[in-house]
Amino acid sequence: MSMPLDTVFAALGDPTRRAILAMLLEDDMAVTDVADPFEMSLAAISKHLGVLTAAGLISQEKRGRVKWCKLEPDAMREASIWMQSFGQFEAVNLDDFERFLAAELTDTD
Amino acid sequence: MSMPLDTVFAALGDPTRRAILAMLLEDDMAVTDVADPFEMSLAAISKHLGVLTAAGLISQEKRGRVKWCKLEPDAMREASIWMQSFGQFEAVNLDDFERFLAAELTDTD
DNA sequence: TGAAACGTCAACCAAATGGTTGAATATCGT
DNA sequence: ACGATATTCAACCATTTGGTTGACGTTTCA
Repeated sequence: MSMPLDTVFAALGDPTRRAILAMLLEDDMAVTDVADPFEMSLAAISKHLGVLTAAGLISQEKRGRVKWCKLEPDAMREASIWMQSFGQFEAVNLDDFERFLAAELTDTD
Repeated sequence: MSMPLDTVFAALGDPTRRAILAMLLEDDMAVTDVADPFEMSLAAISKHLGVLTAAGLISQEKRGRVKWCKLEPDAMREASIWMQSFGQFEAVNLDDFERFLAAELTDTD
């Protein structure tokens, strides 16, 4: 019986998966479109989406032959509360977010 | 070159390591004392502490033959900001924290 | 009807992870 | 000097992870 925090944090530990979540913040997307910007097979992205789904961080709904991926931000709630308890971090600052996100997406690692 | 978010989230993905962080929230501790409540070898705990140190979540200072472990809550700052950006989670609620913590520590998983 | 698009499955692989044990290294107290 | 304490190191092992490729089942549409 794995705890929610385990799967959520583990899912967030991978940069590809964090990038996917950031993409879904903009809009719901089909699996193929999620995979497009990555230099990685569709099957690999499909697995990453499975991990995100298992963690509850996204949901997937099949309509026709297209499977739509939707962000489920509530899944981060417990994890966020857990982290916040270790120090009083400032409230959401969208500028900070944009900066971190840009750094993540442009880094060549 | 691994990004900070990678190592921080990956480190938080393990329940033993989260329990260690919760213990260090109370007070600084020696490695042996950290290991005491776990049914696991000292060497295993030493490795976990290495992972937490690499992520910057704790620091270790050797004084005499004792190595003291100290929580470094600032390391969660970027990760916390990243997460908060996905939804506006309520401010810290210490009761919530105590509840989650208790659940984590008593769960037999 | 049949080809193209969408996505998963299965088998495989290399590397990382989480644990063990036993030996080694410091340091402390007597 | 010596035995006990504190911690790490090294070798090993099983499992998980993140990726690949090729075959497969659906759904669309011309």
